[in-house]
Amino acid sequence: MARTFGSVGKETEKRVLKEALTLFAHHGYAAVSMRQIAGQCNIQAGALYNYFPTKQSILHGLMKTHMKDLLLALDAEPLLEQPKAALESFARFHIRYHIDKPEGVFVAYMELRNLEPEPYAEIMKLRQKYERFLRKILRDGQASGDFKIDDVPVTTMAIISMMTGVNTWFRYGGRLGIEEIEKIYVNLVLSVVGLEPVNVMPRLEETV
Amino acid sequence: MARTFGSVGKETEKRVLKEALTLFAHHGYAAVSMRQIAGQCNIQAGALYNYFPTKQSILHGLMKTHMKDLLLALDAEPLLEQPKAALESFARFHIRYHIDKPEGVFVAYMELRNLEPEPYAEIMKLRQKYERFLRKILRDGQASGDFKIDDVPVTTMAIISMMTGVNTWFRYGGRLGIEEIEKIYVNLVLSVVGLEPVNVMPRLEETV
DNA sequence: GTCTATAAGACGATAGAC
DNA sequence: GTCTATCGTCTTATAGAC
Repeated sequence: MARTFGSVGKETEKRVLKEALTLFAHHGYAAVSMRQIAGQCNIQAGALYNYFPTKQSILHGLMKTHMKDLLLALDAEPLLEQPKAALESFARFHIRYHIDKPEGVFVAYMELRNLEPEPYAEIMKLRQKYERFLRKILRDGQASGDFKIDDVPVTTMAIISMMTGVNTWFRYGGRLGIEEIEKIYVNLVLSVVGLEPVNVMPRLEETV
Repeated sequence: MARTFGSVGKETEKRVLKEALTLFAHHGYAAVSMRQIAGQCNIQAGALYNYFPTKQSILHGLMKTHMKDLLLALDAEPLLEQPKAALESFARFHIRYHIDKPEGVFVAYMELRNLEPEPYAEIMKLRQKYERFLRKILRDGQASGDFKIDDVPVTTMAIISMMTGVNTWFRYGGRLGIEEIEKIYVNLVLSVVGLEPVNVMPRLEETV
């Protein structure tokens, strides 16, 4: 074979994004150097610039991909009319997605302040689109009388904060599995809008 | 006067901590340089080392002060026996304190990963002490039958995440004042443990 | 597409004058 | 206690060989 088929470059680019995501999630964007990223990819720092013009563009790319993927996955979910069913479905989706992609979630939230103004505005728009989805569910449920909500915008942020917080403590192999956590959070979210839990949980051994 | 009375040094040290806190909260510890901190204090970078042996020690000092102050303020709150009253009081305290000290809260949470192992362990112990306080309230309320809770540890983290999230969106001069936000969050927290809101909120004009 | 080498400057931290 | 000056190292990004 005279030349390399199957672009090696695309493979490297994906590898760079993967390793950068892990490094940014663990140490923070500002604390990670281009040399470190290159080292994790087994290439030299200079080679990174074949794919990304600046370090900032790596961060921006990661955050944009994360938010776009999140919104695409949300779009792929079945759209439910009934407010309680819609809220339950959204809660399940959010918990599952956030447990599934902890590094992306972490970076997309923690590194907002390291984005330059234009990328920042773009990512914030995507975030707001996601928040609007929940806000609409809450507004519909409030209008239909299904939910008891004092203030829809605040409750929207509260629910998202509560659920996203799962990433700060969840680790695989702990006391609870994903299915159990999903159930617990769904009930927490339903409680927040004044609804009864969907089913009773088995009582588990706990320690303070 | 032959010599300076009233230690100028202590003033400078306080100023350094104040400016460093603001800078760390806005740009992140790793993205802020000693020269920047010194610049905000109108001194030269070398002078910082009269007060702090390393940059890391500034961060550690800020986080330790924040957590100690938080726990001291919590200790100063009246201790209520009745689970519902205790939970309501804790929720009010948390919201008020977190709205009051947004920079400290932000740094204490976001910069954990930039702490070296020993300071990290110390700060985590203080965090856990705070979390245990809420966990005890929830456990008491569950035991007495006042609260309906699936899982106390998860609910503890969920409530703290939900409430701390107020810092991501609250700005003075917005649609809601602190008193209103406090009320809304108290009701959210009570709902989470299966209790009725303490009183009905006035319906406010909102936008999607 | 990846390498080596390097430019141009910022970094944390220190030394010594005053 | 603060200054200026500096050490040694690290940084992002580029240039040019292969």
